[in-house]
Amino acid sequence: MAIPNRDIADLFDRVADLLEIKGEIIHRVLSYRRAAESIYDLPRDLAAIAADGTLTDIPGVGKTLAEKIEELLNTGKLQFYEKLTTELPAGLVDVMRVNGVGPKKAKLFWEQLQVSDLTTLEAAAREGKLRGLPKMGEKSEANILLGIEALSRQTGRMPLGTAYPAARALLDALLALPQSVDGAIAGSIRRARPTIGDVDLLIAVKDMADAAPIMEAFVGQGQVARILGHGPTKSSVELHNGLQVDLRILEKTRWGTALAYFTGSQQHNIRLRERALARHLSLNEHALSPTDDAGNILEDAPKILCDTEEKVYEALGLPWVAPELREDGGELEAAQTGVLPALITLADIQSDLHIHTTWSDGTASVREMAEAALVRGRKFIVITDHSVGATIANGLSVERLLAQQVEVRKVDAEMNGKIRVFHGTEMEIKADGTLDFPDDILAQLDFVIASLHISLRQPREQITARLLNAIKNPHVDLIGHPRGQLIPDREPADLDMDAVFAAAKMSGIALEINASPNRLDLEAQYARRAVELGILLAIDTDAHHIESLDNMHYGVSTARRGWVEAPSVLNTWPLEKFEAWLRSRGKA
DNA sequence: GCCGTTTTCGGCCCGACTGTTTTCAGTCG
Repeated sequence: MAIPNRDIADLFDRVADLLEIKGEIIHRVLSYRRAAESIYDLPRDLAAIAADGTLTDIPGVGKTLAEKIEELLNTGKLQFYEKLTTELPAGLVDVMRVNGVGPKKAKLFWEQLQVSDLTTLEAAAREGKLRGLPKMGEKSEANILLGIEALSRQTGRMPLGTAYPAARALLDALLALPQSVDGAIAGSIRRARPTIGDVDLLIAVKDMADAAPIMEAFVGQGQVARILGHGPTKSSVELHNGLQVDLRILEKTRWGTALAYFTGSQQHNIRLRERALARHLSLNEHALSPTDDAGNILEDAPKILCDTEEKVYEALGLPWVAPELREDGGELEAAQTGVLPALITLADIQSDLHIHTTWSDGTASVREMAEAALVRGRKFIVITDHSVGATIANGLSVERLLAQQVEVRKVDAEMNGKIRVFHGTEMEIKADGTLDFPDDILAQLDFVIASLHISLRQPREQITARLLNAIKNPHVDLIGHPRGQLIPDREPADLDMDAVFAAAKMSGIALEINASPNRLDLEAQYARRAVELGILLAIDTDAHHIESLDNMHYGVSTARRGWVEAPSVLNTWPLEKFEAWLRSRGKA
C-alpha cells in the first residue's frame, strides 16, 4: 500500500530537524520544512501526482525532493534519512520539541552528555548535569524539566470550535481594560485553520505607555498555569487547560502592520516581506521602512505607518487578501494579477440542507428547528434524520420515515412560506456498500444525503467502492461529511479522493462541507480541488441541537480557506434555483 | 534545497524575549 502523504511530510520534517542539529545551512533545512508543509495540505495522493509526473509542481518540491518522494513511494524507505540516523539518534527530534531546546542545545546535550531522546534528557536534567554545560545554568535546567512535563500534558492541537470561544473570552477581558483601544484574535484562528496550536491575541493602545497594565493583567489571570515569556510588548502563557496564548501590544497607528504580522501564516508573511524588499521596503510588525539597494534600512527616511491591513497590501501594490487565504497557496500571485476569488460569506447562505430532529438523535422537534432556522435567516431547510442502519442514533425505519414526512409537510404548511421545510434523509452507506433505503422510498424524498458512519477503517479499495456506489445512485443528491474525520481524534477514511471527485463530477451530485467544528469535512484543500473540477458543494450545520445551527460560520470559513465562491455552493442559491436543480435531477 | 518582474547562481524575513553573559547566541513565532 502506498505511503500516506502525511507520513512522507513527517519524514521530511524529521530530516529537517536532524539536518539542523547537524549544523546544515538553514536554507537547506527550511526547504525540507517547506516541502513538508506543502505535502500536508495536498488534496491528492503523492502516488497519483508522481504517476502524472508533476511532483515538481508542488510548491517547494524541486528535482531533489521529487526524487526522494519517488524513492519513498517505491521502496517505503529513504536512504538519506537512514544515513542521518546512523550519525545522530532519531530521538533528538523529540528533544527539540521541548520548549527552549533548539538544534544547538540538542547537539550540545548529545555530544557532551550522550542525550539521545526525552528519557535520557530528563535523566540528565534531574541529575543536574545540564547546568555545567556552556551557556547553561540552573534556571535553564529547571525550564527544560518544566518543558518536558508540559509536553506530556499537551494533547495536540485544539479544534477551532474549542479554541475560538476561549480566545474570544480572553480577548473580551483584555478589551474591557481602560487602556485597550482595539483588539483582535489573530494567528491560525483568524485564518480559520481546523485545528489550533496556540492562541494569538493582539491589543492596540493609544500610546505604548499604556501597555504595561494590560500585560500585567494578561499574565496575572487566574487561568495562567505558567508564564513562558513576559516582556513589555509581548508575553506568552500556558493556561491550566494546556492552551498556549501569546499577546502582542502595539500602538493603534501600527494596527495594520501588526495585525498582518500576527495573523500569518509565517510563509505568507515571508512572501510579503520579500515583496516589500523588492520595492526597497523592509516590512515588520511596526512599519514599512525604506531601504537601500542592499536591503539596509535608511534610518533617516520616514517610515510608512499603516493603521489598516489594506494600507499594508496597498503599499506592496496589492489588494487586501482575506486572512483565510494567507497560506502561501498562490494568493499573492492571484492578488498581483487581480484574480483573487470573490469569497463566499455567511450572508450568502440561504439554506441548511442537513438537520436532525428528535425523530432520530436530535434534541428539537421539526417545528422547533424550522423556527430556529428562520430566526437565523434561512429561507429553506431540509430535515435529514438518520436512517435505520444508524441504530445508535435511533435511525428511522421506512415506516417512521414516511410518518415523519407527514409531519414535515404539516410544519412546512404551517410556516406559511416564511421558511420552506423539505423532507430528506441522512442515509447510511452500510459496511457492505449497500444503501439503507430502497430506491422507491428514496424517490419519495425531496433530498437525499448519503453518509459513511461505520466501518471507516476499511481498506482503501473497499471504502472507496462504498462511497462510489452511493454517488452513483441517481436518488442521492449529497455526500455528507465525505472523509469521515473527527477533529481532533479520528483520522479521515483512506479514500481515493481522485476517484470520488471523478464520480461526483460524473453524477452531478454535491459534496458537503460539514460545518460542525468537530468535522469541517471536506477540508479546505479538498473543497478547492472540488470546485476546480466543477463539482458542487453544500455547507451544512448537521445540527442536532438548536444552538448548533450557529455553526454555519465555521463551514463558511472552511470554504473560504478553499477559495470557494458563492455560486459553487448549493445552499447559497435562492429557493427557485434549488428547486430547479432538484427537478433537473429527476425529483418531483 | 528551491527558485527567477534584479538572478539558472546567489540569494533566501524579521524582531522580541531569555539566560547567560558583560555583549549576545539561541529560541520562538
